[in-house]
Amino acid sequence: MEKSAHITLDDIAKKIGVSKVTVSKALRGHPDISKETTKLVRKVSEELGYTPNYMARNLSSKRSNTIGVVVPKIAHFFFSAVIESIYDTAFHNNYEIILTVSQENSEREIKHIESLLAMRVDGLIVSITQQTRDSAIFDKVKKQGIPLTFIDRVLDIPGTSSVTVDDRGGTFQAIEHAIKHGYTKIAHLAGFPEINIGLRRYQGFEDAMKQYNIPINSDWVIYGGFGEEAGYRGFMKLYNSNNLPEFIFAVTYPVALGVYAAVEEVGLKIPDDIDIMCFGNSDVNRFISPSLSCVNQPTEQLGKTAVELILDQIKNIDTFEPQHIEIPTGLLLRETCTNRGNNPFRKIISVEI
Amino acid sequence: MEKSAHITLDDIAKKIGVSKVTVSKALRGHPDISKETTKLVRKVSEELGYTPNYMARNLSSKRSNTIGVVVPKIAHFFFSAVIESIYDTAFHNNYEIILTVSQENSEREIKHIESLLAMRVDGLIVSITQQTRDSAIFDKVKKQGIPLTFIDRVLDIPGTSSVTVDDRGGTFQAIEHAIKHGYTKIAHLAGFPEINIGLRRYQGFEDAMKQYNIPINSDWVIYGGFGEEAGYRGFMKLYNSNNLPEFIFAVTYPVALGVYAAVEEVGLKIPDDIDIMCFGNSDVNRFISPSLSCVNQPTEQLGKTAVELILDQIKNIDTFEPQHIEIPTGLLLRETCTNRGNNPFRKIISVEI
DNA sequence: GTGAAAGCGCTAACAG
DNA sequence: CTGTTAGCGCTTTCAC
Repeated sequence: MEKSAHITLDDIAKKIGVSKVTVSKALRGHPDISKETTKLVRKVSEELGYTPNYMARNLSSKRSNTIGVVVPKIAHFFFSAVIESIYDTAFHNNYEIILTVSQENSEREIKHIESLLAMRVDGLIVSITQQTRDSAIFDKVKKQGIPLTFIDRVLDIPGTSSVTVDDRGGTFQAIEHAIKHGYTKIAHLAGFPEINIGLRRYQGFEDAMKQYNIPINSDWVIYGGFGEEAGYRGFMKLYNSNNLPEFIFAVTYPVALGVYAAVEEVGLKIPDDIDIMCFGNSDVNRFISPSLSCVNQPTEQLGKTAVELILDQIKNIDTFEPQHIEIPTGLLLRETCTNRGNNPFRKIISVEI
Repeated sequence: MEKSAHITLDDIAKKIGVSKVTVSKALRGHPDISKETTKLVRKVSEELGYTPNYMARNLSSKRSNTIGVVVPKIAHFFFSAVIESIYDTAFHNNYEIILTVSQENSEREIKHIESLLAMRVDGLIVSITQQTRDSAIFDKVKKQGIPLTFIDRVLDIPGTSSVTVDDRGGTFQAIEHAIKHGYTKIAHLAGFPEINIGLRRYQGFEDAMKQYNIPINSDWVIYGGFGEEAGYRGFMKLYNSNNLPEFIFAVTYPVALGVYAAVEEVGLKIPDDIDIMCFGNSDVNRFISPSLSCVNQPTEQLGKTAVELILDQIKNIDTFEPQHIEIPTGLLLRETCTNRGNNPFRKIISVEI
């Protein structure tokens, strides 16, 4: 008797005196098997502490009931919220998720996708790294016939689906709001134009400025990244030029936080001396002072849609047509870029530990 | 020719004219096989776009090279940071992680663990939900001989390991710091005493008060939860009692944020009217105003240690002795509970999008 | 209703 | 160095 001898179908079968096929069918509720037998099988397998072996099951059935997910980061409000939604949706559909994290490293991304393929996931959801340029690995995925849906960070590969946020429209809304708030001297800390979100958010900015006939001051469009540092340096550049705009639109919330730090450092005040909004919400936005108005990304919908899309494709592998879904955004107005001293939006919402 | 016919060892073997065993060995770099054959095999399998089938591999080798992880939440600074560290460490050790999220729901937790067992993970790392009381599922894990390590949220089960933060010592440090800062009227918003972190942090508070001979005012020890709401209500209770303490120690950072909101609402100022620290860092802490001093949890070390522990046990399954490792904490001093107006700790640190 | 046979793709032992 | 033989535990025909 081995220490950790796993119970198998055969063990149960022998104990009852039927064949393992019967047990297998009974456990899966196959209509072939009589109610009584099924009941007995269930009871005995419970007693024996039977745990099915998915490896074996998947090997013979050629399906894994599993979706592979690749994201660049996890310790970030946007991604962790999306991932939570992915897990939730998968759970309700009786699918397993295998999550991998590329750490913004494209080599790692490739390795993870390779692993996921080797695990024979039924479908793949991926949000690419900032450095991903080569699409060879995704061609491999396609060649193996594994459904692929991109989420937020997208590569344009025929035959794949995508779920994105309406970056352009969302940014347009924000800039429009600022303009209607009375601002015309508007700066944009814009990330990098090579990254799709950077480009699209810039386009939204441009759209709005054009529509309202406000000339874009090229000194006020500053590239440099998506992190706090970029925000800090971006603001300092504006400050040192002695030609400060009235309003800054930050491409991400970390960029906005960098601006907050810089503004405080030089002794100015938000929103009196310089006002600001950004793309993307986080729990920080609500609690910094003044609380930060932003374009809200519907993270829950993003994750849910991606999973539903991939499940649809898995289940209708032959007829499925790739889709590109763009989720609309909304504005989340708080203390910046509003006239509210005491902001009604700044409510207490429960956050678990 | 099927659409997505996966390439198998046999396909490669036939193409070259060797047996599939040779191919299998060559691919795994087995010393049996000659350099030339290995090279050839590698080349051909590359050409054919071979992807190994882990299901089959694991089934026959009885190992999965996979660690299962169960956490209660993911969209939370502490957990997402720990998870990132778990992934990182596993990656460097050539192990896969299968992450599941229980959403603080113990039924879901059980289902996930069952799935992970069925996937035949080589080991399990779990952080239990707030409602987990029943240990039956963990007994099952033990019975199947799967190494189990708890992380942060622990159940006391013989034969399992744990990695925790020194909640008690960390809290002691914080309270001691407050006392040395001159405070004697000290309150504690303490979560729930039934949850291990709640209890241990309270004990640390008690330790410090006793050591410095400061009587504990029972009106100033307030239970109610670990979220923002609890902080909000807790402060309001203190405020309405007309006997405000000088300092509050919050059991988590969301609790502290709730206090911030409440303090602002009643028109008081932190740290002048009431000072505060909390257990646990987050990116919020640094950016709220005033920035929030806290007990720092070494998330990276936590994750790393847990993985190393479980790998140790996997590799030395017969000789391994369960360990209980407590990671020491440190104080992260910022603007609250210090004399710094302009806080040197409040630096710009890069945060990716 | 039930079961025998075959095989999923791979690896482990052993033989040559 | 290479290959043969035997499964891993399960599901899928297809016959009874």
